[in-house]
Formats: sequence, structure tokens, C-alpha cells
Amino acid sequence: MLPPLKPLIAFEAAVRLGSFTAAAGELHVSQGAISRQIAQLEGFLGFPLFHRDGRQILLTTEGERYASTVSTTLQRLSESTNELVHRFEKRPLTMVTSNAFASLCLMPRMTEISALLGDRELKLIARDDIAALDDLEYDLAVFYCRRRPKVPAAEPLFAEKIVAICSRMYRDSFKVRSDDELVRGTQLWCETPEEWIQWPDWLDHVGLDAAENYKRIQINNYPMVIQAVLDNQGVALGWRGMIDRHLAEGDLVQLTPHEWVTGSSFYLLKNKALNARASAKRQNDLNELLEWLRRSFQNTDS
Amino acid sequence: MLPPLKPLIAFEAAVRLGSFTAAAGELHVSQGAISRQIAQLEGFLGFPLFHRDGRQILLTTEGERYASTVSTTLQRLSESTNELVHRFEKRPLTMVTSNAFASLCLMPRMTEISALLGDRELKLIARDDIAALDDLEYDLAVFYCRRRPKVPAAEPLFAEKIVAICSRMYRDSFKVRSDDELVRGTQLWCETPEEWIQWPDWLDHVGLDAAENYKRIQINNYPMVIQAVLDNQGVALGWRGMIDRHLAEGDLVQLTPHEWVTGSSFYLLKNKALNARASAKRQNDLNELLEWLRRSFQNTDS
DNA sequence: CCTATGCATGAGAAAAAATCATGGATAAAC
DNA sequence: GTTTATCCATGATTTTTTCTCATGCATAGG
Repeated sequence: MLPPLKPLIAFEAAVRLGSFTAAAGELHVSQGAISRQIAQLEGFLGFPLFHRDGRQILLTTEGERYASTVSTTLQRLSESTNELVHRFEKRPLTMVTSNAFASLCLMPRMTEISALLGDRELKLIARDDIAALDDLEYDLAVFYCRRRPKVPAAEPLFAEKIVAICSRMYRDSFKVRSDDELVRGTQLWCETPEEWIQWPDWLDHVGLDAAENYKRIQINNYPMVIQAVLDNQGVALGWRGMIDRHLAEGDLVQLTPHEWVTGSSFYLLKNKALNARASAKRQNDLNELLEWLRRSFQNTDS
Repeated sequence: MLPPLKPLIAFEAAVRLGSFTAAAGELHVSQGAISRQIAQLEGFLGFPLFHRDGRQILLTTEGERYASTVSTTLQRLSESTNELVHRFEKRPLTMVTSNAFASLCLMPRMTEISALLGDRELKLIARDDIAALDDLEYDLAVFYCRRRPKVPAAEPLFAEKIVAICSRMYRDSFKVRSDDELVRGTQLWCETPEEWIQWPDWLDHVGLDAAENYKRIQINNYPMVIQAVLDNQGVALGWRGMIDRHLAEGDLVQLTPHEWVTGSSFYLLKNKALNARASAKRQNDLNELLEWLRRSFQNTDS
């Protein structure tokens, strides 16, 4: 037993303003439109809402009752809607990235990101299991993918390029006769549930012998591996893009010229569904973040 | 901050039934219509209400919240509307008539009217001041009008025809030599705030002498005048239509063949505004009452 | 692996709503 | 008391919205 809903808006306005013409003005439609909507509503209800007395309108008894119902209803609906929209609008931009990317790429630049987004809050979720990515929880995600993800809104952020790295001090204190001898120092391995390319794969691909006589330290978390490298614990595989900042600042050095470009990439995954209908402001903030990511990490070659 | 309202109905149904297709079925529209309405609503809100997972839909967190709001709102609106419509629908058919018509024409036939209307209640308001007729209080009115009322929904019920009457017993006990002598018996006059045609007017128009030597009794209410006539108190002016029943039953007799057709009428006033949009059942009841009135009182000539 | 089911979507059809112009009716102003 | 201005109703027409149909894509289940 639902009445036609659009006329309710006209009715509410007409009651509040005491005139069809005024209601028409407020709703930016013609006077005739209001007249017809009210008539439609009355037609459905089966009784007149207004007593038309020539030039003025007056609520009937039933109209009075209904006006209060309608007004309250629309008010509540409006408030609920508004609150929900507002809440969503203010919801932080949520990024899900691998622990490595979060720790090595984002954390050092948090000040920059923060300045970029201004009032907009940012929520960062670091997690290595890409499969656990829930469509509803994130706006953006950055993950290493062996193949291009089927998701249409995925773009490569930077290619996977793997080099051997150690700290400057480690290299300097290491008496070497050749590059390939160097990688026979203490090898830092990253071992996590996800598959990582390991030293043997790398040595094989760049054409170095996979030596036997090395010391090995396993760490289950790539950021900690880097920590260990910085701490002069040995040599490790370095993913370009992840470690560029350390290379640029001279904390870490590339041991050899060898670089394995695997053909895989780190991908930027945009959650289109979640933001397709967001407000312009939110879309804009999101785009700025996207642009910043591209600016900061794309074309990190050579 | 009101959302587009029609999609709310689709949304509520989709949530309740867990499927756009099912909602489409319930609302008798195509599946695509529901899909578009939901999309429109999401577009307005700025966030997705459902999580589309291939073949099934799942409410998002925001969708869940909104669904509860919308459901409650529509429920309340529906109930209020339903209650009001129901109340109006059951409202008694209201007739406003002059005291004379109510007392002399309607009251004696109440059993008949009651049977005619069945469940539908009747409200009868007897009042002589036609100017006090409020558009909102009546469905039908019957009033004597000197001129045809300007109201379009007015039809003549019966013409004003005035004769002289008395009780059979009064006539029989009165030794008369001629008709015009008879009307010189005790004259019963009706004197009310409204203007009534009085004995001198009538005598003048039918061509009888206005005699001086009569006894006069004034009563401020026409039904009471008739009561007095029945009680053998004298002669009175009788309005055809009002007194036909008494004439037919022989309680009263027409004293002389003289009849003054004034050209004025009793009119049936239909409150079109109040019932134009009423339910078919109510309209039907109203029409039956109208028809009954016409059947019973129209063409009451000769 | 194939079929059945469910949602999205482009193009076109159908329906609804708005507009314009006009009329009637009233209140206010001269 | 006539005139003027204001307000609502309404017929005809145009504009806008909405729906439908057909199809595509993705998934679940046999």
C-alpha cells in the first residue's frame, strides 16, 4: 500500500510553503507539475489533501494527518541518507599492499603522501596474501603478480628487476677479486609462504655459478631482510623499485651489473566498483594518490 | 539530501528477496529495470549497496545499514497510508439537508435507506442554513434554492409546488360551503430565520382572497407544523414532495385543487470534490444513494 | 565441460512527467 | 465596483525518464 513516492516531495513542499506555486519554485518545476503530482497522490489515496478555495489551498483533516506522516518520513529518510553518504565520503582511502611495498616504498614517504592528501585520511593495510583481497575493503592495492591480473583496472606499476645488493660498508670490507665472488658472501634469503625468487634462480638467470660454499641466513619477511642488509649482515636480492631509495641515498649498493628482468611486474589494482560512484572530491583524492604512485614508482628503470 | 525514491522500492525488494530477478518478479518489471534502479540509487549515494559476485548479490556494510533504514521507512509510510485510506474509505456517507427534508422525507424512509446502503454507514445532518454548508463535511446535500445554485454538481430534485393541506378529520369536521372558505380555518404558519412562503403569498398567487378573519398559529419549524396539522390543529401550506407520503396514506388531504408552482426547486447538491477520487465501492454506494433519492423524489408531479 | 542462472548494458520502445498556454475564480487595489 | 494580479486546474504537446528486449559476461552445479 505504498503511494506514488515522487508526489510526496511535492506534497511536503506544498504544505510547508502553503502554495503549489511556491513549491514549484522550490523544486524547480512548473506550477502545473506540482498540481498534477498532488492530484496523482490524491487519486491514489482516494481523498483530497487540500481544500482548494479559489486562490488559496488549505489542508483537509486527512491532509493534515498525512502531511505530518509524510514530513516525518521524508525527514528521517533524508537524515539517514545524508549521514550514510557523509560517512562513506569521509571513509579513509584504503590501500592494501604487500608488506615489502608498504614497508620499503610507502613508509619512507608517508610524510609526502600525507601532505598530498591533506584532510583525507589514509588507511594502509600490509598483507602478502593477494588472494585475501576483499573487494569491499580497499580502494587501491599494490601487489607483485607473476602474470598480469585479469582485473581490468590493473596497471603495471614497475617491472620486476632483481639485482644483488649489500651495504656499502659490507662491500668495502669485503676483499673481492671479482663480482661473482662477492655474491658468495653471506646470503640473506627471504622465506615466506609466498614464493620468492631465491639466490639459485637469480644466479642461474644472470649466468653466475651457483656456488656451494656460502653462509645462509633465512628471514621470513623481506623488509627485515633489507634491515639485515643495512646492518651489514650480508648480500641479498634486491628488487628495483623497492630498494631504489636506499641505492640513491647510498645506504645500499648494487654488487654487480647483473640485472634479471623477469617479465613480471608489480601491479596497481584500482577498485573501480567501490569508487565509480564516489563524490568528485573523493575521486579526485584517489586520482592524486594514483598519480603520485605512478610518478614515484613507474619507469624506475636503469 | 533525498535519494531518488522509486529505486528504494526496488532496493527493499531486492534485499528482502536476495535477488534482482526475484525483485523484478515481485514488482512486475524486468530484471534490467531493477538493475538500473539499484544502479541509479548507488549512483546517488556514491557507494555500492551490493557486492556483485558474479551470480549472486551480497549487501555491503553500507548497504546493510541503508537497507534497514529504507525498509523501516517504507514500512511506516505504507502503514500510515493504509490506515488513512482505510479510515477515509469507511467514513460514513454524509448528507446535509434542511430540517424539513430530513424529518419529512428521510426519516420515514430510514429503514429503506439503511437496507440500501448495507454496511456503509450514513450520517445525516439536518440544518436549515445552506450557507453554512462546508465543502469538507458532506457528500450529498438537499436544499431548497430559490434559484439554481451556481455549483455545477447541482441537480433539481423536485419542483416547489405548494398546496393547502389539513388532516382528513379536520376537513370532515369543518362545515364548508366552498374551498376558499376552508382556508379561512385556523392557519398554521411556519416562521423561521429563513424566508418561507406564507399564506398571503399563496392565496394571492392561486387567486383566492386573503381573508382577515382567521386564527393564526406560528411555529418555527416546518416538521412541527405538519405535526400540528396531523393533530387537527388547522390548515397549512404543504410542499409537494415533503408531504406526498401523508397525502398518499390519507393522513393529510389537499384542501383545494389550487397548486402554486413557484419555479423554484429542491436541489440535490453533490460534493464532487470530496468523492471524485474515492474508491469504486464508495462511489458506488454514493451513486446508489443518489439514485434512490431521484427515484423517490424526482417527478413527484401531479 | 557444458548448461542454467543471475546481473549488466546498449539500443530502441513505451510510459510518465513536465511544460506551455489558457481558463476560472478569488482577493486586493484603485 | 471595476480592474488587476495571483493562484490552481487542465488539455495538448513535448521532453524526459523508465522500461524492455536482446545479448554479454561470469559463476555454480550437474
